[in-house]
Amino acid sequence: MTNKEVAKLLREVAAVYLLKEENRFRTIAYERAADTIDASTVDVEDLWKEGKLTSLPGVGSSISSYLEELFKTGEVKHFDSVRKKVPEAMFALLDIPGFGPKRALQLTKELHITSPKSAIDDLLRAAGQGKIARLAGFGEKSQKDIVESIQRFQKGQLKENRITLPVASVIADEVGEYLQRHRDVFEAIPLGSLRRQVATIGDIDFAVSTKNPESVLGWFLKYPKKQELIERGPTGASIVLTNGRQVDVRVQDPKTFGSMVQYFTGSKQHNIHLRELALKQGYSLNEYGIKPLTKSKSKKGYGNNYNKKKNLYEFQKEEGFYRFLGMHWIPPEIREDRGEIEASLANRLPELVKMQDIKGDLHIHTSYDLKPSHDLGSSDLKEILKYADVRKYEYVGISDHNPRVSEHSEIEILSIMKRRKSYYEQIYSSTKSTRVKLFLMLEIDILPDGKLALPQNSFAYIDAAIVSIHSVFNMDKSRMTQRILSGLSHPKAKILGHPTGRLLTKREGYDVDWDEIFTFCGKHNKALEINAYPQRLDLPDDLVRDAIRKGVRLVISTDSHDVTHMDLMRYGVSVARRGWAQKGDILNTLPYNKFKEWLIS
DNA sequence: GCCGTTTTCGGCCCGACTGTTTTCAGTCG
Repeated sequence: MTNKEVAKLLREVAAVYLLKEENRFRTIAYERAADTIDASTVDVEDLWKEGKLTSLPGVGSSISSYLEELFKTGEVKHFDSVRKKVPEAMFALLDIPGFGPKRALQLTKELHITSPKSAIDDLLRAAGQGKIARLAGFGEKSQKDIVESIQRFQKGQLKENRITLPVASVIADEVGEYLQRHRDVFEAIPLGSLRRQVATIGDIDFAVSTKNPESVLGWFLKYPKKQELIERGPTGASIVLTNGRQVDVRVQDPKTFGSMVQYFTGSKQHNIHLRELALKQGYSLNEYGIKPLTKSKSKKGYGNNYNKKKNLYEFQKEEGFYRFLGMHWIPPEIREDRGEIEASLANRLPELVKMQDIKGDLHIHTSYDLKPSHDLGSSDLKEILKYADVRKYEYVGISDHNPRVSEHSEIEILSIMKRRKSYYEQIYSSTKSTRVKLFLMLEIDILPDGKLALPQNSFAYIDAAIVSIHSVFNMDKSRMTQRILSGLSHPKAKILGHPTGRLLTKREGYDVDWDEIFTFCGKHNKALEINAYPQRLDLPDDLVRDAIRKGVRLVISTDSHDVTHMDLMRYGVSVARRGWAQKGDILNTLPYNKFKEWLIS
């Protein structure tokens, strides 16, 4: 059962509780648990198997025992009986944006919609006959809105409604550039999941600092790639682009910009926790600033300005906002309510790894044709060295795929590997201008039986190897784990490439016992890769954090198949930062000699 | 139903927008 399915089930239970006016905090609790599970990149069913369900924030003894029943038997008796209290067709409508439990229930009841399968079509038909507009609480406008909302939803479903971080970043850069062209815009920065650098992004949110919101919003609505307007108010607007992406813009005066940036960066759970904390200190938080619950408070020297009329402390920058609450500024990447607030209060925030710390890229495919098992790159070594030089790297690792084993004899592979080595050595020595050092590596398939797809005598021609899974992804957990451990056991296998094998928005990762992998890597000095390739971003951030906690070290690489891909490094760094990685956790922050010592040992 | 640097009981985040309303309910982020 996928996380999405589990989350949906919990949301349905929450919806019924809401309708039946149960304790409203119980409803909130179910919604919160659903949110956490939805956002978790670890499979919740796996967490259950490991007995760690309650480690998820919002999942306590009660929900975890229901989930246990769910995973064991495929159903939860209590949930079933709760769901039966309302017409089943209602749940089909909850997926549509703009539909909450109350409207969904009212519509299914009053329009006599009974089949979950045809519920959405039935609703569309009723709208076409003008039946919705006649219901209490509805009108012509809401009937029209419902039809449009359903159409957008159906279109979005076909398309896949989240995109990868790198894709979203490109769109956001364009929008940001456009917004900046307006002369009243002081600052325009992406917020929300984009600012937190989450691996997949839904909507793209922007904050704009300006003293002329009216004009700036007008400019935004004239964005050339706008397809339709969703809404517009005095403080913001939302549009859909021609590529189907929704972009939300919020405008605010520079003097309260810091609070807004903080507020809309989120995450939701981070902000909720922050507001609870503030309440205990006697303050209420909102996107305009910090409001004392009593009028007598007076606090100065936090980069704030006290607005007497509104009884509100205003902040130009986020730093002051956090400092006011007795905290250090928290990097957006870790604002997920996973302990960062406590760490900040205790002055124990990690010093997260930075782009400038990276000294080399170890996973680069070249155009040299060694009859590889998978795709070739499109750039040659000279281009790569030149680009690495521009990036001020000290070293690069060339990691082509291994030669195809099915089509070559061991002797042929040996000669291919020999030729490759001398070819690269010749190119490298003829590139006198470069300071960049070279590692001759290879990305080797771990075959289903755990063997590496390179004959033993060929290993003499490489410095070290990245080993990866590229076939037969559906093995059961223990066999897959053994397969990986067996591949990693070779003395020259130093790095596990794209460890989970996930392809964002396309394919889940394979089933692996991470504890076992982490323990092995820690003991034998192997590294896990954070692969920065847009569809991978693999190891995922939460596993990065688990790995680090277990003392495992990591390498951030781009898996470049073209010299321009080397620019993707920053996304790998983002993943590492989201996993609380510090410089010392990432091996390719080491200078050349130290790194070489680890790689060739 | 969850949770804990005041708590194992007694609390539990905040505002904007929309449509249908004459003062609010529902939904969203």
